[in-house]
Amino acid sequence: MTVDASATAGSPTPPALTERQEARRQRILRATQQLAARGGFDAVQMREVAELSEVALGTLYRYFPSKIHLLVATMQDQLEQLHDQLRRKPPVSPDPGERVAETLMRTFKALQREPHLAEAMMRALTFADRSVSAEVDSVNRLITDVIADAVHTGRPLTRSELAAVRVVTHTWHSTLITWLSGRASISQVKADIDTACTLISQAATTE
Amino acid sequence: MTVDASATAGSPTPPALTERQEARRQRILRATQQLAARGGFDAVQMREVAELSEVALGTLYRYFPSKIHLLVATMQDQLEQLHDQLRRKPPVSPDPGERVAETLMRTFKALQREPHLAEAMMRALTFADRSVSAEVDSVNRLITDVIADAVHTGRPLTRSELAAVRVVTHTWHSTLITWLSGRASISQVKADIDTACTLISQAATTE
DNA sequence: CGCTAATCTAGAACAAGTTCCTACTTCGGC
DNA sequence: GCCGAAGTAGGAACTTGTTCTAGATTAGCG
Repeated sequence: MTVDASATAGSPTPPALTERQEARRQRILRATQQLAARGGFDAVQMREVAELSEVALGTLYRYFPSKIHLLVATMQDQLEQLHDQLRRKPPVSPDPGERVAETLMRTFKALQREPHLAEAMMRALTFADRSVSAEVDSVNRLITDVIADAVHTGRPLTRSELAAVRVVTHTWHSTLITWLSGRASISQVKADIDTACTLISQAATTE
Repeated sequence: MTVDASATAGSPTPPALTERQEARRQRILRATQQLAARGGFDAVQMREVAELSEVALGTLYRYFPSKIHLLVATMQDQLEQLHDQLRRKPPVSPDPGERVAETLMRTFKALQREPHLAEAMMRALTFADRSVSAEVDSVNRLITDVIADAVHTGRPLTRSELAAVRVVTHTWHSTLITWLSGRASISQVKADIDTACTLISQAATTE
């Protein structure tokens, strides 16, 4: 179900890092999460990330060519963890649309635990320009995979299911942004997700 | 149908500008549109906006407290014009959902004529933080009004119609961003809008 | 082991958003 | 027409993302 991002055009598997390099990368990502969790997007300052992860500023930029790249990579990281957790405890509802809604609400609850981190990652994601499209696409694929797992009909998704999933992800992103910038309540977010998810139930039964 | 933004909590009608001040404001907005239309978000540089609109940098910041505020205000401006145009030529389909889809596609075509301007405004809109929430809300209200006009059932919208409209606006924002950052085609945008709009047809007939 | 290319560090330098300061104008009320 | 308050011009200064440079360190290889 999961798509291998490295198998896509562009970078046919990045050239394998040495141990110390992988360690640096992890230190950077950890520092980023830490700073983001404390103060959100603005608190992730490149100089501070560099200092906290004990890496020179230039090195930081070698690993992540911009602040946006850095935060989008952080999101990839988080999403992979999330996907693993969800695989261990899949949603239980009998209806596909409800399973998706359940999955997304569970994800939402996880985000609520670190709202600043969520804000930082989502701001980066929506602010990203063309130079980050590969990475943003990869994030979108991860989210789509999470949702597709929740639909879990045991067969490849139909055309109308795919269309419904697209609208659900759009709604998810946008309603999340709205919540993060304080313009919608948690129950509003839930309502929006539920509304969008009816499309999935519908596509699954109509098929 | 249109909500008066100035009648909302927060700023009970801004203190009325003198003629020269209104002229300055217009010069600023025009300069912003011009620069944005040429090179998008990055090309809107505060120093250049100030110079082009023949206003001191400090004055620019007095009128619009940040680049984001400036671009969101530009969007308000554009949306008002758009709404006027749409009122003159309302959509013609018999089905409410289709009328909404038609309206949004017409709007989309308008945006395509100035993709850089669209990019600048949308980036600002989604990047906006809490300090801009009043203005962003006002933009959302304008879009909701445009859609509500298209539903145009002759009576206030039902609860389920409102829910559907919310999902449609979410889809609209998000798919637009995806298109603007080159991760979706025009036909993809159209498909997403159509999918979301089925929710409206449904809500209108189910009611 | 010794060499070479790639990588890393430290820090200066640059770009654009934002803030601040001082002197000059304009505005509204008397 | 005059005065104090508010607004504006012009420009320096500060902040943070990004780039660049020069000199160490490291990795891979013969």
